[in-house]
Amino acid sequence: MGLTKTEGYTQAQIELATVAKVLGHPARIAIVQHLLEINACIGNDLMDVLPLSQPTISRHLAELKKVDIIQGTIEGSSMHYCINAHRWLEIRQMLGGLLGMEPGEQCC
Amino acid sequence: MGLTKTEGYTQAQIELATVAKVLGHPARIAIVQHLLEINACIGNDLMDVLPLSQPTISRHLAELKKVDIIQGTIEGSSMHYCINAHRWLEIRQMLGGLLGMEPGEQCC
DNA sequence: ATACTTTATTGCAATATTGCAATATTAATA
DNA sequence: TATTAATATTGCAATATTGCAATAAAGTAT
Repeated sequence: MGLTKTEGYTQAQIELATVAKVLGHPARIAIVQHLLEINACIGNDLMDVLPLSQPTISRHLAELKKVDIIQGTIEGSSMHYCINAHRWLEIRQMLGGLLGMEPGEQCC
Repeated sequence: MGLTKTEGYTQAQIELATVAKVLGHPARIAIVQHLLEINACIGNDLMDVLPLSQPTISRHLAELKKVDIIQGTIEGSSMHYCINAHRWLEIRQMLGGLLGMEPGEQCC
């Protein structure tokens, strides 16, 4: 089907999975890392960072924007994208909550 | 194409994205959480936890096993699945490294 | 006004993902 | 041996994802 069922899960589980899924592509990881590193706003500079065409980069940016990892403002004829700081902390909490759980003793 | 390009990224970026992608489904989040919570091994009990059929659960387990988040041993005619503790700490480091980066001041 | 720059959108084509029913497999049990 | 139990695999069908070329849209500059 290609369609993920959503009934039967908690809202938190769906939210976690949605964010993880968006981070589940090397281009989007690279974009997020780049934004965090330079700590600034960018537009088309990403063409120099990623091995992808402009339309494809635009789509990855849209994915990141959809879950609010990044935000953008129009600046004349170009865009300013940056990490949504508040959301980033929220995601750190969410994913950190999962990652922080202790695996305990191996049993198999 | 549906095919993710891999040239042009670091190995770390690909590894991170691969793990995040596997976690990018509510069923797999639920499985991992369940395993971490009960801190034990399971087999088909997951049928009571997830709103999915047995074959579909089996496939999600296979996805998790592919990136070593879980491991399984054959126990008679059933399976014992549990979190791969060592790998879990590794993933915590990896994802934690990304999440730990500070977003800094908002600029757009 | 025309050309240029920058980003977004559309329209494919190829591949991947998700789900279930049906079936296979393997071990335990009667 | 025949039957049951527990998982895995196969074979679809439907939808999603990824990528690029072509085009659109909107501001800037000449």
